[in-house]
Amino acid sequence: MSAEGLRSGQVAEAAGVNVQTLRYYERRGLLPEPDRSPGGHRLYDDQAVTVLRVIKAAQRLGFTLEEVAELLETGRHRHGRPVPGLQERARAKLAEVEQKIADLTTIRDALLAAVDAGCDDLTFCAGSPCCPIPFTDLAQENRHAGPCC
Amino acid sequence: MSAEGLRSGQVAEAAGVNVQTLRYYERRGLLPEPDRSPGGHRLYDDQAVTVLRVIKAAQRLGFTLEEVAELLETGRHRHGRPVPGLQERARAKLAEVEQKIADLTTIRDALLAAVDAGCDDLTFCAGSPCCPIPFTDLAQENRHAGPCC
DNA sequence: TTGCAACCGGTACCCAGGTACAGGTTTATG
DNA sequence: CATAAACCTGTACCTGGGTACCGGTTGCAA
Repeated sequence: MSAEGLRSGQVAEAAGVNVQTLRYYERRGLLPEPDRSPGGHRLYDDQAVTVLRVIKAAQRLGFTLEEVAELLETGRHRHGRPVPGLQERARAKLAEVEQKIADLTTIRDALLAAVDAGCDDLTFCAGSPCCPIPFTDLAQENRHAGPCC
Repeated sequence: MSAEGLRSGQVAEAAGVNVQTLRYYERRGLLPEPDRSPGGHRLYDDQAVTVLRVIKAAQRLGFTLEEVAELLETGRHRHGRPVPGLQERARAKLAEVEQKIADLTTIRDALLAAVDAGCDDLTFCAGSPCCPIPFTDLAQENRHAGPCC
């Protein structure tokens, strides 16, 4: 009978990932090596599902697998008082995320303006001095709205 | 003498990309095939630089190269009255971008809360019912703020 | 006890988006 | 004219994040 740990298939299913992905994450150091059945099958505790969800969430947060691995690693051997790692990283990531939001907002405004203005040719718009899409300097926080083309 | 077109090196430099990337984009149909010198060297018009910037901007907008290619393609053989393509796509992309902003905003709030609360362990936080990071349902628009761990 | 799904490790492959290298020609300059 | 830098084509390789296939065990239920 079950009760003594989840099989890889169950974990994968529960977390909505591929079974292969479990092993891949294990190789990458994202998932701790689980216990094994006498025959060598992996037996996960239900934490594993949580960890997988955390990984997926962190990926959505814009962390790479490598970063997630570090983050989890940091969190793992501490347990007791805080370690500065996560705080710092979270702060750094926060800045990154805010930058991304700012960029996307510029983009959204641009797309909105383009839609409103009836823009229909990327290249033409980009060349036009009054184009609502700040193509040439999207990186540099420049934004000028107002329909044109 | 120059004057009759830009060399690939100049274009690459001006647009801040690798020379190889120019040819890659040409293969992918993102850059039109430029004229050639008698000896076979590419001679670009200055539009090319603009197109490259457009490509880079569009990538930042979250379009894949494939999408950018289509977008440019659509824009290219029209010239005269609008084609519905760009409008529609821009609208669709707008929705996507807004979704991304929403997700990132959730994430930002979560990170902020985590930082404020002094969270220091991803897995623990994720397991804690009052964790500010909505790990398990980041996708589903759920957000609950307020420090805890 | 037999049968089949689920598992194992290992390796190879996939996609996007490039980047590098090899070996040969062209162009610009002294 | 010589020579070096820039260019050419073609092909191979890289990173990230997985996914697929192989031939061989294990687990479980009828």
